Amino acid sequence: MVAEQLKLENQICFPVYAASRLIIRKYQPYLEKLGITYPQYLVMLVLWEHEQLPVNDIAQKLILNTNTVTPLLKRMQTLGLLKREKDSLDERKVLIRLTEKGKIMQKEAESIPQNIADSIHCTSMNLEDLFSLKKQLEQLILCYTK
Amino acid sequence: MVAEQLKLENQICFPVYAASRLIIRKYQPYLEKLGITYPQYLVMLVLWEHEQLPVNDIAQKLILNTNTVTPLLKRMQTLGLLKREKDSLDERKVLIRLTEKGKIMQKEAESIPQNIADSIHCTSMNLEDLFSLKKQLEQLILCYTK
DNA sequence: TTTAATTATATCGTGTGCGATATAAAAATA
DNA sequence: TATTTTTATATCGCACACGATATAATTAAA
Repeated sequence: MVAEQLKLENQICFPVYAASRLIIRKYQPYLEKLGITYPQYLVMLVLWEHEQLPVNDIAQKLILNTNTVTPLLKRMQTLGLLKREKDSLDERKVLIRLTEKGKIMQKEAESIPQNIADSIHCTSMNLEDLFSLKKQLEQLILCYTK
Repeated sequence: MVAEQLKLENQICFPVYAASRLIIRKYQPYLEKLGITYPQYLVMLVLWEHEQLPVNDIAQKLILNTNTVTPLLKRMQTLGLLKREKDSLDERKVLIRLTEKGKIMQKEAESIPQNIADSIHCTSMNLEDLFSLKKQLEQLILCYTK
């Protein structure tokens, strides 16, 4: 006999985990055209909003450890998307800023959010539901980060 | 100027991705005591419910590819948690079933869900909210898997 | 009944994600 | 000022995830 609380269908953790991977899969065809991965896309979103940021600030915004972000940024530098240079005011910090190629990519990415939204051909889930879901997840993240 | 739809805070994708990793982090101290990882825990949940399953059925239940599940199961076999044997009726299939050690672990895992639930010391999020969130995520998963 | 197509699993390569640890620079303290 | 502590980034090792591909067994079709 399986304890009720140990059934897969009764876990809150699994739907979050599965939904995360499924959403990333939805993004892939669009990101493939830009030649970047999903975490790289998140870094681009941050850098399109901020002219210049140290590694740690990017990691905090994405709730990632720096030992994940450092190699991620290095791969993006290899792709020619961004530059890394020491902060002259604090030599510990490495400042990240987009290259021209990185800035130009924003134009190509502008249509992605709408494309993703349109790709949900699901009568039982509309944009309002998505917004409410987003709000609830942000609550959960607040609980889990403090 | 950043297009509104490209701001990190306006993405539905990011909260799901971040919440998934944060939840997994919450599980880690408990799973560490059992000597398993989070994806391995999910496999255990499936096998505590099903005496015997082919690799593909486990992959489908967890919405994972078999090229993720095969090495995962091999590591779990090395840990002595499960056995792998060919299906005599269909030699393509590999049937997975728990060892005694794997079955015994269920007892130790029984308290985990309650511990996780208790660990949310967040006044703005109760169990009812979590249940509603789970239902909405399951809707999203339905949309994204069909 | 050969041959072709499908199915189930496995292998390989690349990119995360993170715990543990290292290193250098800055800040705090004795 | 010398020493200790903290902060910012990087390195290493391991376990996922998954696209692409390979292989063997089964099924479908010619």
